Amino acid sequence: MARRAQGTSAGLDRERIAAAAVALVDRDGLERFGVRRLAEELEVDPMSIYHHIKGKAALLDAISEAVLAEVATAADDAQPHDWEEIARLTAHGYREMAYRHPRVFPLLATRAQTSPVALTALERLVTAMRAAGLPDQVVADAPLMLFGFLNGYLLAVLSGGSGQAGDMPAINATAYPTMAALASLQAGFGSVEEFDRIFDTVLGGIRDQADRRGTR
Amino acid sequence: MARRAQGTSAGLDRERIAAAAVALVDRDGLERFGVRRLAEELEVDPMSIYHHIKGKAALLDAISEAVLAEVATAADDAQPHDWEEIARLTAHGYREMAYRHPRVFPLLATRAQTSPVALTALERLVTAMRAAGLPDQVVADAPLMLFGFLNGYLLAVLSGGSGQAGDMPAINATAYPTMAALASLQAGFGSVEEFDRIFDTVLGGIRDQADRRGTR
DNA sequence: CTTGCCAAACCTACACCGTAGAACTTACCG
DNA sequence: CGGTAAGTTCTACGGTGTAGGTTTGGCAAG
Repeated sequence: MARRAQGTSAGLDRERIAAAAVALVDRDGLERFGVRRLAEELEVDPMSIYHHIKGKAALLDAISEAVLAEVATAADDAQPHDWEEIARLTAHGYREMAYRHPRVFPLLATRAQTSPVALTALERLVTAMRAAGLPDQVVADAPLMLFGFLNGYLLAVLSGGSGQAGDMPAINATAYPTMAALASLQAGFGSVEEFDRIFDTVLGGIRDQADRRGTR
Repeated sequence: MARRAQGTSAGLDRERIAAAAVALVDRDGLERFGVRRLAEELEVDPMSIYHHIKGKAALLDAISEAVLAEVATAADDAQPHDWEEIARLTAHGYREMAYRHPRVFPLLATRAQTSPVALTALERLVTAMRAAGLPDQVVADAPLMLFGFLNGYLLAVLSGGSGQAGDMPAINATAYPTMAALASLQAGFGSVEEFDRIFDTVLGGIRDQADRRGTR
């Protein structure tokens, strides 16, 4: 481990630290992540990191911020005004980020998201829904509903398998006959098709609720 | 800390350990939880715990198992056959457990649930849905959809506030005008009314999808 | 050119953590 | 009475986050 003399610059900054941290969590997982290991990766003394980020909690914040930024830039390509299309695009971007960083994702799902990038995405969606004439209460509930589902679903899908698609826990057929009978229909566990199917059902719930309440 | 002589029984068993662990996490949070602190609470040497539970990971498993068991016993009171009623009852029981143990809940949402108590609840729901004539694919998707939503939603609601209801993060009005305009409609953040409203919307999605696909 | 200051990096040290391994005491069974 | 298994404690090791102090180089003012 090549240590440099005190006082000489190591070129550290918040961005470089966050990028290395994301890579480290991707490789070794959240459990094994720590300040010392990150420092070793950066070829730097552990305490150097604390001059840019004030503690481990802030380090985890920086990690979630970094991966969230990825999905934002990916969703900026197209700018549709149809709210369902916005929702689907955002959801797909979010899902792809989750699959790119499966071991980072629990961090995102656990922490409240109040960063500008998250709020901007929500604002866009909510504005489009309102412009489409959806009832205000339905629009107001949408963020919690959609991202609640996305976080929970992705958490389940990512922690369930080895990363390889298509492996369910393999349930006991005699104890749970109905579940077993449906097993073949759950074959594509974690696939895009499954995601589209279920996310569409959630969107359908919003549509349905809007119809039931009238168009504002 | 009253230590007993070696060899004398401390009356430890998996159940008592799990109960104490749940209480400790409820009080101090997951971050501060550890084998040594739990041992102190039980007035026992840390290593004694390892004769009943093989490691910290297994300890966390025992914790989630214990809180999951609470919701099961609560849902056994009524036995309706209407699938929507089953879903609502289960969801409410699950929600109440989450509010009883807000600092334990992230453990449940993060770990894949393959325990018998979880599978039994799913089997009941899925059987009722099938009996009602819902299309198999919709039924097969329901567990992932419903518990995905429940986990994500509850995670968001529980980590968002101080535990007191009604406090949203307080967003910037000029940067996010639409969000700000809807703020008053998000007043009951974390309330039962909000939960019922959103969960109903999700159920509506399933109903809608079933109609669209025909009744099997 | 000198001086002083400060940001960035390092070093040391502390309290705490999970847990492997061995020693000890007791209860029970033959 | 001897043996064995279970439950508890003791000791120790390598790891962690981080508080506090020290060193160094670069830059701006005089």
